[in-house]
Amino acid sequence: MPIPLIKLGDCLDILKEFPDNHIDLIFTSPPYADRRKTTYGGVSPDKYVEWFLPISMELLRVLKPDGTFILNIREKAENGELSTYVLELVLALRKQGWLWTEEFIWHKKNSYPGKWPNRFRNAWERLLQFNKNKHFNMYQDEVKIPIGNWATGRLKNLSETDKIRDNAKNGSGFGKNISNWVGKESVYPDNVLYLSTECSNKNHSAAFPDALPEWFIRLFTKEGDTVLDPFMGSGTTVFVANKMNRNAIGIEIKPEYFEMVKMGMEKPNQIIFNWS
Amino acid sequence: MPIPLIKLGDCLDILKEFPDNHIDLIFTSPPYADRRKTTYGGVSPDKYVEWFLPISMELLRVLKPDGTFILNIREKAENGELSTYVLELVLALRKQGWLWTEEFIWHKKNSYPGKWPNRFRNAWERLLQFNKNKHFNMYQDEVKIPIGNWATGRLKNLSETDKIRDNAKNGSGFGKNISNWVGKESVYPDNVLYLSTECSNKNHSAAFPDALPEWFIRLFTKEGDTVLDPFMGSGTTVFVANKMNRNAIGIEIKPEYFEMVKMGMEKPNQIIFNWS
DNA sequence: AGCTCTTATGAATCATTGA
DNA sequence: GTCAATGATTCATAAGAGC
Repeated sequence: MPIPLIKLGDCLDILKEFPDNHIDLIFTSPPYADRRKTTYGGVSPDKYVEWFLPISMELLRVLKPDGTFILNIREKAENGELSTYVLELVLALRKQGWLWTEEFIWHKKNSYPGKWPNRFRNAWERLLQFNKNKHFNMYQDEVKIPIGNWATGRLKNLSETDKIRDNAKNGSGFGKNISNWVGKESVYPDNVLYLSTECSNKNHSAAFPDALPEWFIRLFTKEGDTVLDPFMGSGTTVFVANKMNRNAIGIEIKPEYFEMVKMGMEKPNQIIFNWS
Repeated sequence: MPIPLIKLGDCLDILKEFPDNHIDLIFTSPPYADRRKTTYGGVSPDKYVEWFLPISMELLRVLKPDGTFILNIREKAENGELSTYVLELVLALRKQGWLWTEEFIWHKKNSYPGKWPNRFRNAWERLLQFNKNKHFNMYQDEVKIPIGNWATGRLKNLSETDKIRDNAKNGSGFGKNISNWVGKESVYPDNVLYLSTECSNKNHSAAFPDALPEWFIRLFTKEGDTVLDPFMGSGTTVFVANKMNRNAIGIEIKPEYFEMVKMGMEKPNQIIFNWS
């Protein structure tokens, strides 16, 4: 199994050292714009596009022609109105040469509680898909789901619980049902992912569940391919990609997170187990 | 019960006859942009914003200051890429004076099966909320939903920590006091509507289920208020609003649809039934 | 193995208060 | 005024312990 490559620093600088056309999938969740700087050093909404474009220029360069870029993002409501920086970013990325191919929705099973005078709680995020070419690699059969569990985009069998529990019991690794997925009893999913927000990396303010990168890695890469997360955070993308026998590359600007991921990698039992 | 007012003609012309500030809710699903003109006389994607803005200017005028405009729309993939006219429209509407308050997602419970080489089937649509002011009418209690099954067991036996406010450890400001929930039977929903696509009006190419306008009518209007659909189509919004004792106004440019709605209104058994 | 019960917590907003 | 900090509000899920 390949060892993940992780780098400490500003991804704009680090990316410049990378060669052209060698990444198969970029899966990332950049810091969201935030006027009130909270846990993850916010970029202000009006500077967001300007800040992101030089980075996405490098991403465009390092991505293979048939590779895919998945951007997990959601604008915030502030002072009663939604920010428009995500919309502006999509338009700007298109001008930069990206094709806006699809918008998946992550429908959060358990979103944070809350209700406000003019608003209900938010229970979804965007997963914007961009490509360099109209033809890109997509392994649709790899994300087929059993017809029995089929209830419009539900991914019950991808739940981390099942896998960990299974792993703990017999030591043979999780994924017992994966072979069942590719069978006559399975169907193709749609573009809504219905997942809970639980995640194994508790020390990051913005971690997503393993199932999220897992699904896209499965769909857009095969074993031995290379997956990049330029905003690594607590390393979910990197760990998951590694477990799935993909070459994983992560870049993180914050030393605390970088060290956390590095330490996690040094504990093999946490990151290495069988993937059938 | 008031009788719906329906008008045949281009909504841009008809709207000009309407007085200022007298609509409480505009709920509509305009014709989607489509280069290949299909059933509903398509507007081309690059002309879409230009075509829509004069209409939305009138909508802005006729809407009450505390009223709401809900726009049901979803861009189509064409030639492998998503059109950007919806994003551009949101930005343009903001410039026109609208506040972009929220984006609800309609997660379609049972969308048609289907798969393309580079794409899965689409299972969601946008419901963009716009307002004239930061303060608008919102009757949140009217759309409460039954509390989840977890509550039955959870609220039977309360531990000590359940009886006090228990703040989240991560400093996010979240906290809970479980004992406040005892006896609660309904909770506030979130901003994802998980509804099936079935609808009573089968003869229109873009009809939505009754539950969609119902939810927004319930949330943003009270009995006796006025609901407008400037792209009436098969009349779902008008029929539902009427059943809910709201004044309904519909405008339709196509004589076939107009006549269909008119005939439906003349058959009371089709529009009057129990409303749970 | 399977059930019940307990506990922890997840990219949140807005009104109010104070500087 | 304008801007920043603080308090109030609020569900559903999964892990884990116990039987």
